[in-house]
Amino acid sequence: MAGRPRSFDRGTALAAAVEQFWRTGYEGTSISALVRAMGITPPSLYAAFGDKAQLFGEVAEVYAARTLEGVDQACALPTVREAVARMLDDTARVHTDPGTPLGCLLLTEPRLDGQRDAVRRRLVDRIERGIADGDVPADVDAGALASFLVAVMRGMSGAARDGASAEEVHAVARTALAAVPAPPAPPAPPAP
Amino acid sequence: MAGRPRSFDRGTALAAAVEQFWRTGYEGTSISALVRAMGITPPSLYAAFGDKAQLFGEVAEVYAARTLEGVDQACALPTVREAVARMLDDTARVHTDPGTPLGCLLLTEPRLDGQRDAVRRRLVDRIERGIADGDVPADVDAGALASFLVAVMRGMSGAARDGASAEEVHAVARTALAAVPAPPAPPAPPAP
DNA sequence: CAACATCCGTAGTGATCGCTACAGAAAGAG
DNA sequence: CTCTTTCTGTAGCGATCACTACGGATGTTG
Repeated sequence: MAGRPRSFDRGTALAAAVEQFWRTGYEGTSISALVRAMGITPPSLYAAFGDKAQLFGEVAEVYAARTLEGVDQACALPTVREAVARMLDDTARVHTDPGTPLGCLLLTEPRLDGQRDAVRRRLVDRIERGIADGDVPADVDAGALASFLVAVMRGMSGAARDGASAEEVHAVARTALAAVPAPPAPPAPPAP
Repeated sequence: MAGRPRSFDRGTALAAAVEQFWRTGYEGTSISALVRAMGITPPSLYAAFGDKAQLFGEVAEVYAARTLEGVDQACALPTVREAVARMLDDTARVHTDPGTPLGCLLLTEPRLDGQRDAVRRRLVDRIERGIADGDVPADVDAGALASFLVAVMRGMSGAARDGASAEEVHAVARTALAAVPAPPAPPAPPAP
């Protein structure tokens, strides 16, 4: 029933494919570049992963899981402002990490608009919770703020790919935070 | 000394090339797609424009001139806040104009980072003038604010290409405006 | 008019694209 | 061991890539 086992580690090869697609995007990545990066031959790639589109689907799944985990960790912080600050800071750091390709696959790849919307939905939910919690003014448009944050992060990805330094990208993050409304005054604190 | 004149209008063909590159980017645009859009044959294209890269250079020149004209018009407004508001509003409108390709060629094409820096420099200059004029607080980091604005506009381009409505993209623009610091209090106005 | 310069379309260059037919190698099942 | 099953690499499929050689068409110039 069983035949010859595959001679490479599927997970390792997939990780190499993630890196390659991350660096050069879907259209910019050729099968020959993939097999070189993955250390396998074309028939092995097609046997193990289907075709280029299916392989990219698995790559996107891995990448999105990693990204959404970071988003969720940030969203777990007690206030929207803290969550957004953490998320923007993470974004700036990851996008300029010299150990990985610059920028973000999820934010830049045209065909991953569904994954981008998943991020946006999480942000909308978190902001609405912030409104309910009282740490965000009730007149804030959660959808607009979430779209804005996705736009800024996408812009940070582009800046990183243009060669902006980590400090420049962090400066964008800090500036964007000013667009997150300050919490409405809670019970007046004692004067200093 | 003169031979057969060319049978097509160079400017019209260039405009068609602008639209094609705008829609599908440099790498995503093939010569066959270009000649189809321009209504000419490959030898005519190569005779009139050199090669693909040179044609794209002319396309970028045309596109950047148009874009920078809009930027300069916005920058001519009396305050940084008005200039930024105008620029973001223009951006939202142009990026979602159903009469042209979605998004922005200048902001999305990887090889146009030089043109993006030209936009950024104009923004830095305008913000520094705003600081000198007193309509922007002196502690504002002009470079960071300019990078932020470029990032937001790039994000708006991506959102438009993802299919966001004109209203959604405009909402991003309005939200981003909140990151532009309010002018420092001028001579105290009479109480209402 | 003839001579010349330039452009036109056809047709095809070698290279690379995504993908696969094929035959041999390497494992478990009997 | 043999048989079966699956993976392996080589080698090559048709399509498309950017680009061009070539010969005929179409102008201006003398």
